[in-house]
Order: sequence, then C-alpha cells, then structure tokens
Amino acid sequence: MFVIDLRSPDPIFMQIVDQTKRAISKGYLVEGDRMPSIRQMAKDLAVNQSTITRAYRELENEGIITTVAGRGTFISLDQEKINIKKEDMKERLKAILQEAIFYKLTKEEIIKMYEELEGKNETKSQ
Amino acid sequence: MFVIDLRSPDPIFMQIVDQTKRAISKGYLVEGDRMPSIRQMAKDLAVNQSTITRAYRELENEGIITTVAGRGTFISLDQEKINIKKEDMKERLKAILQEAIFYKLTKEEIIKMYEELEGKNETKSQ
Amino acid sequence: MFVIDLRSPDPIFMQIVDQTKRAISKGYLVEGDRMPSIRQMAKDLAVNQSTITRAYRELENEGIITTVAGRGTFISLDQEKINIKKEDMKERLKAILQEAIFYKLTKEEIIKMYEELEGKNETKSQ
Amino acid sequence: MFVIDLRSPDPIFMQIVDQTKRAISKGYLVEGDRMPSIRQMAKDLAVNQSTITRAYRELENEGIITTVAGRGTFISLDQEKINIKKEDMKERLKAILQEAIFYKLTKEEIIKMYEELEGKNETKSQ
DNA sequence: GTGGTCTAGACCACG
DNA sequence: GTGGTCTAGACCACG
Repeated sequence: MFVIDLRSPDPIFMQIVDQTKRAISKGYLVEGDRMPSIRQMAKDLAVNQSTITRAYRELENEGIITTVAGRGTFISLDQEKINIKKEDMKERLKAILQEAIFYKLTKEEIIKMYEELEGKNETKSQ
Repeated sequence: MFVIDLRSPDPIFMQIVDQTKRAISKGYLVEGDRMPSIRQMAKDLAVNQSTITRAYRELENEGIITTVAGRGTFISLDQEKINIKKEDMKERLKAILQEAIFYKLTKEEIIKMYEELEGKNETKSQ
Repeated sequence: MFVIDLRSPDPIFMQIVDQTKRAISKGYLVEGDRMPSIRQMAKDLAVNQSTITRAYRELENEGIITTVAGRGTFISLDQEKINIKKEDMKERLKAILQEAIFYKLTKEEIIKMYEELEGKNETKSQ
Repeated sequence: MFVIDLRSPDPIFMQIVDQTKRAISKGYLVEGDRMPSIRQMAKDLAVNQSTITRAYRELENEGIITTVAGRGTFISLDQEKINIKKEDMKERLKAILQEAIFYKLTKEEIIKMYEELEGKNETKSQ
C-alpha cells in the first residue's frame, strides 16, 4: 500500500504522510482502521524506524491518526486540526497557482488535472 | 517591489525568484527590463549579496533573466528552459491538488483562487 | 579521480564540472553512480565546501547529476537539459574553430586532436 | 566592419580582438592595413575609449598589430607571438573537444562546422 | 553523515 | 559600479 521513492526530493516521512492522506481520499483507509505498527512499516519499506516515528508524529499532529499506547495506531480524523492544516494547504496552493499563472497554465488544464486525480480516487465515492 | 519574509519557510533566494515571476505575470517587469543590481537589492532587502546572487543564478537557470558581467541583469525569457520548469511546476501542482482533494477543496474554490490571483495581475492586460 | 589546478584561469567549480563530464565520457562514472559527498570532495581537493556545492549545483542544472538532500549525489542524465547545454557548447565550439582557422590549424590536425581525446576515453567502449 | 553585442557574455574588448582576427582570416584586413584610430572606433561602436585601448593592447600582445606613436595602428603579423597564442588556442580547443565528445558530437559534425566557417572566409583564398 | 541556506568579507575582471 | 569566485564558518533538516 505504501511505496517510497528514495530518489524523490520529498523526505521519506512526508511521502508516508501524503500517501496516508491519499489512501483516505481513495477510501482505502477509513476512520477506525488500524495502521501498521511502526516496526512493521519500517521493515516493509526498508527504512529507519525513526523515519516512521516521524511520519506518525506528523500524522497525529495533523489530526489524522491517534496512537493508543500498547494498542496501536488508528485512523481518527480530528476535524479541528484538519481545518488548521487545510488553511496551510490553501496557502501553498495559492503560491503554486501564482506560479501556474506565470507559466500560462489555464484554468481548464488545472481542472482537468484535478478531475484526473479525483478519478483515480473514485473508489471512495462508491 | 520585492519584499522578503524572514520567518517564511521558503528560502529567501526562492522568495525573490517567485516575486520576480509574479512581477512578470503582472506586467511590472517585461522583456529587456533591467533588474536591480545585486548589491542594490542586497542593500534594499538587508540580506547578503550571495543570497541575491543565488536568486539571480536560479532565475538565469530557469530561463527568466540573463546576466552580463559588468553590465547588469536583464529580463530575458528563454522559452525552452521555461518549458522544462513548467513541467516541474505541473508535478508540484499535481501533488498539492492531491492534497486539496483530501481536504475536500472543491474545483469551484480552486477556480476562485485562480481568478483572484489572476485578477491581481490585471494591470498587465490593460 | 578529480584534480584541480589552482593556477588555471578556469574557476575551480568549473574544473570539477568538466572532469565529471570527462569521467562519464570515459565510462568511469555511469548512471546511478554515487558522487563523493560534498564534504568529502572538499576535503580531498582542499577547497571550500561551497565551491563543491556550486559545482554540484551546476552539474544538476546541466542535467548530469541529481542530488537528494540527506542522501547524496548521483549520476543521472537528463537528456532534455543536456541538449540545451549541447547547443551552448556548439556555439563555443564555433567561436574557437573560427579562431583555429585564423591560426591556420587544419581539419586534419583537429581530427587528430579529437581522436586522441577519444582514444583516452577508450575504456568505455570495451 | 566591427559589430559588438552588448548582451554577449564575451567582454567587448575580446569581441573586437576576435573580429579583427576574423577579418584577417577573410582577407578583409591584410598586413600593413591601417586600423581605425582608438578614438574613431570608440565613437563608431559607442563604447568607452579605454575598452578599445584594451583591445588594441591585446592585439599588440598577440602579435597582430603594431602601434606607431603619432602615425597610427597597423596590421603587422609577428609570427613568433602568434605561435605562442596558437598553442594557447589549441589548449582551449582541446578542452572544448573533450566536451564535444561528452555531448556525442561526431567528427563529421565538427568538420562540417569548420568547413562552413571556412566557407564564409572564402574571399581570402581568391 | 548527508545536503541546504545564509552571513561576512575578500579579491578579481570589465568598463 | 557591475557581476564572478572563493573562503571560513554557522545553523538547519533528514535519517
């Protein structure tokens, strides 16, 4: 389910965060689902355990998971925290839309990109 | 014309790059215009000369300016280089649109953001 | 593998760039190979780290390496970027051939030089 | 006869040197011909007098002109000095041929470039 | 240990 | 006054 790209400029922990969000968008992961243990995921992805710890800490801060000591880590969406991060994302989106305008990318092209990404996420709407 | 935010997570040199692109989008800077000298901008923004040098070098690499040693730095758009960076930007845009979908930001909201940013750039089309 | 000449009119960072290209021509470095770390090369060549950083950034801009923060720097050829630089090189070659004609250097002499340089690179074709 | 490009990365004085050599290759200028006065050329090209002075000093060092005080500046080829510079040029040619090999420019392409440049110089062989 | 950013300051070439 | 190169050194993020 998770695939990391070591050559990517994005830090590994952030790739895990983003893929978790994507899995939720797609409906692959839903509220209450159990995440793999840190140890397990570190083994599966062949990365350092502290990297997974960092990713889970970030997901917890962003209000996407909660960790119950001795029980494990679960998808649990905290709408308040999520809304804070949503504002964050909007700022970053604005910055890149500004760039998109410089590069003369049209509204239509952006919409098409959005719909294609959404299409890939279709499973969630069924 | 250029304003930097030291508290921003974006590196200073990149803020200058982005603001230069924005100034071009807005029509404030056009092909052939002279950029402030490195020393002048360093003084105005109260940052180190090498930081401005880094920004100008990046702008040159991206095909937006050319610099002539001893004479100054000028807006000069190299479409081939710009197209390479456009592809880069599209990748980054895709990643953030993916995130936007997670945060349930609608197409309409994105279009509105685009148009507002474009609106700010209206001066160029008059 | 890398040797710099402090008395050369060519900047140090450019000597590193040229020697990297030469190592690739020779087959000493191939796609995917890891470059020495910035700190290591700085130590080996007894030059400042920022000089190596500058060289690596140039190589990245020219589409010859990619650098992954925290992981290292790797040979990775980006043909599109390389082609842009190839055009650049052809312009510089034309300028010097023009000079060569002034100095009455013959086609035969130039071919001989080419073949000798190519010969030094023979290892790659075996 | 002389045209300078202010946007060129090549220093102006060097453009004048190179164009003088080219004019000789072409047969436009021959031994004994009088060069324009420094003052005149500065006026014609709309550049600083000291820039022309620098160009003429370089041409004199390279054994291509001699200045006779109060008389003017004349084409006068000093073969010994020219041969020294020829070695210099050969070194620079080697460096760029090395690069050409990296960019997979073939012998045939180089010869073609040489012949085209020579063709433009045809007047000299008549 | 890896690369990224930035400062402060020096010296050079061109015009 | 313009940009180009380089050093010495600091602090940061990722793993």
